Amino acid sequence: MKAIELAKAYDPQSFEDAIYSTWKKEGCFQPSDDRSQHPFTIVIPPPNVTGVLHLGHALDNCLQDIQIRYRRMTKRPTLWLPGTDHAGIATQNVVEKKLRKEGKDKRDIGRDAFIEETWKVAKEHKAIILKQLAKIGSSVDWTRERFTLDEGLSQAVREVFVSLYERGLIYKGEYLVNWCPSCGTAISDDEVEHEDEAGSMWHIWYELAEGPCPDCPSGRIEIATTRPETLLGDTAVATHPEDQRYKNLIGKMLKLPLTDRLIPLIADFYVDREFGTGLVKITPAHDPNDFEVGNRHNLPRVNILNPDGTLSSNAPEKYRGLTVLEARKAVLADLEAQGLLKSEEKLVHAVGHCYRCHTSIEPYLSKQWFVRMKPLAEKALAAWKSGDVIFFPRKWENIYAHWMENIRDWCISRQLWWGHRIPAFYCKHCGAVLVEREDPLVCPKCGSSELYQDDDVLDTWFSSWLWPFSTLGWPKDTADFRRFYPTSALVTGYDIIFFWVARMIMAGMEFTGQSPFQEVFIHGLIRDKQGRKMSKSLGNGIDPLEIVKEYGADALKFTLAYNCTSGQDILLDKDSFKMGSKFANKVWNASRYILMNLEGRQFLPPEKISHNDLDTWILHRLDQASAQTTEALTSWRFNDAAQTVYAYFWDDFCDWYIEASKLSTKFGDETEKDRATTVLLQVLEESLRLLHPFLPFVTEEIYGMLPNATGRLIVQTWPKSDQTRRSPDLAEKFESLRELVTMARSLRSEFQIPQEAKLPLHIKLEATLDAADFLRRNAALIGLLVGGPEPLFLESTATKPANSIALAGKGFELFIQIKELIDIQKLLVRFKKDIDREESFAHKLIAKLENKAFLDAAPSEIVQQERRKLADAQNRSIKLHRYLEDLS
RNA sequence: GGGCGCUUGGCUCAGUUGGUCAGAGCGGCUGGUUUACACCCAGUAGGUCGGGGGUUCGAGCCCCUCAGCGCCCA
Repeated sequence: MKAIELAKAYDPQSFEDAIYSTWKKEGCFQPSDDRSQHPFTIVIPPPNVTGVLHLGHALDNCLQDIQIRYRRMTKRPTLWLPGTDHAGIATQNVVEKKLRKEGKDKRDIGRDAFIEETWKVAKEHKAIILKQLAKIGSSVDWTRERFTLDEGLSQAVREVFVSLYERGLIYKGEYLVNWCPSCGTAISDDEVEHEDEAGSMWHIWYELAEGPCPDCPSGRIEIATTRPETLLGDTAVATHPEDQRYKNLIGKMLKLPLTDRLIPLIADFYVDREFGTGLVKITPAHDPNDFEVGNRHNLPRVNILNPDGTLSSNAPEKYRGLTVLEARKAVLADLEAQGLLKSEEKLVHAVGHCYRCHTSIEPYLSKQWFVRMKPLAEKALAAWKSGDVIFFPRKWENIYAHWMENIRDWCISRQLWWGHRIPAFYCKHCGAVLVEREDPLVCPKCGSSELYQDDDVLDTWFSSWLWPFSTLGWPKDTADFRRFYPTSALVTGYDIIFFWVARMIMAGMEFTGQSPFQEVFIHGLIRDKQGRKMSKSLGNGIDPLEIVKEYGADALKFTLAYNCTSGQDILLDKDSFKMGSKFANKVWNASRYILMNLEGRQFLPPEKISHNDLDTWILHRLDQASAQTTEALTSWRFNDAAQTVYAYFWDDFCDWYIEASKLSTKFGDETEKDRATTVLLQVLEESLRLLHPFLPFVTEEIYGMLPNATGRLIVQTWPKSDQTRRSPDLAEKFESLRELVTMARSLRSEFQIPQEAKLPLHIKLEATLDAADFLRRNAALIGLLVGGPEPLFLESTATKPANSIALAGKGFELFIQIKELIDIQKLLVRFKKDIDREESFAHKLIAKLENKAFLDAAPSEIVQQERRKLADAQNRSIKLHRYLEDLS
């Protein structure tokens, strides 16, 4: 063979793009046609089409990629389906902002032109985000890429809307919804984020219309509110029916301050007598609880707000056009002036904000479309209870169940133009509402052809919840749908369990009769090192593409996986990625070393290969590592998987196996060199397969240069654990060798013995040592690793050689003839310290072993183990005492 | 107010079913340019696992309680 030169420095930029396009070109990302195996399928959580890929996406996609690559290598047909969603509000905001810059408003250009413009923007952004997805190495099947506004997916939305309507699970009605004045649309309950804010509780006097009376000598009552401006929309004040303080006032009329309206004092059990004054102002059009009270008492609803959040013509003239906050100031000033403001107390209270733009949410009365969720939730709950869908980690199942059990109806209409337009048509003549699979042309009730479609569009999540099956062709009975549905797993962050995961399960159960995926892996969110969310405004965000540029996509992937612990948020800064980069570099260099030493070597055929102890050991470790990695991946423990491959490759393969193999490759005869090189290449080849899901690019790049491999690594076979390669006894003996070598090295380091000084070793083997023969066999190796001549072995009865210093090992003693290089005083101190440690440890063990309760209750193997520990400690202690005497 | 989670070496965190699990990475310290790697090698220091109580022969690991922090839902 010829030597193969890898570049001196690991430079991911130089090969990642080329490898990615090769994979793509060769169709490696597409599922194989093997019909004998059940496919493994993941649909991507679609990123927003107008968003940019942030580190959270990178995490989510890297984890999926690792799973996908691992499953692909197990030879199951594997599909990872990519795509994006149209992100109604966000995308529309982007386009509106753009128009505003040009001094225009969407109404200026009209609905059709606006939608056309939005498509243009969406297409541009989509190209960017998909490119980013590729850049981080996502092995998605691009031939199946989907977008929520694609024709097929839109058809799914329509089918679902219509059939839910037919089943009575979609209705339209006038209710209080969460209104975002800035986005100009209703949003669902789940899209409101509650945050504590400093506010006030104002106490306000409401005067009785009739003035002072025996039951109320002051002629006024006190109510408390955090939102004084809403009093302009009050239509009652309520008290608890059994509250003695106000019982006799029920039914009397009150003068609503700042208006000329009179409102009644009513009684309702909703009122908490203990809270405040026991009186509550009732504003049915602006508070969800008051809305309910209003319904019970047939109170009028006075909506004092315009859609843009300013006060409407239902408010007294002087307040019209003011924003809520301006109106609050004005109302307070006017109350003060009229002597109706009693007091103000500061408090902290939760205020709802729009999760998209963070504007304060207004409860707002309007006509909207809703999904009746309870019947859907029951099926979704049943799917979980029967084990059809399992969450990893399991703790999220409680969150899921709790939400399902306390489900509220879902407001799905949005006052936007960008999205799936609600397929409801109204007849101008008879007012009929038509919800059908095809656009109606004439009214079936009155025959009129004057029909118009609902102006609003559907919540983006209304298309996202169909994603696992709409992307596969549903409602058509397609080959993909039949083959890949239900999917195998879903990978996402806990922040969208309600928005998305729970609703997907509902939709899947309702429309396909199956949970859309069997497993749900929920990971944490990425935060900065201070634990803060990464955000543009804080400027603490990390751009994954910058990480790719600086360290490579492999470093990104490996670091994220290594830090992905079950369910915890992940705290990272840019430097964190050095970890993955260093590991990739290590893989590069270890391979580089092996490949550069091929000159003149030849492959030995399998029948000529015999494994020495070292080979047997590394194959044992490799097999353990692949078993542990497989186990970790199938149970979604990414950190364990990453740590396993890391420790195997760096600690075992590089630091011990490769170093030890130099005995053969440098000092062996030609046949031995060929043999050792052949095994090195075999172990490297398999190690690359094990590492591939975590470091896809660098492993593929190296794999392409191996003389003992053909084809693409991405489609090779995953290293399956094989018990016949396990050698636990030998592995244990190898630990004795490691202990011995480390002990000698430690002495060298501690006493600053220079590298040039060769350490002449005598090893005294005790009769009890299982590894005796093993150590004798590997004498040359010990010499190499310690840095000395081949050690000499002594029988258990031998005495300590002159001029040597001794070290106590487990089952052996090490005598090193370098007394002249050692600071004896320092050594004495060290021995004393060791003795102290051994003896106090022994004392503890003796106490334990003299405890009858322990002997009675503990399993015998534990007792045996403790006895062994004691024997070892005492053994070492005796030796150390001897060394001490010898030196004194 | 209801629910959940966290508190382990200087920093960020692992520790599946209680018995070599007291660990990793980074950082620190000591010493190293033998032709794979200074993104390296060899070695090393550092924690009574938030406080208290309990269960157990035995507890970071189970129970109770207190303190601090965080998240979700009202």
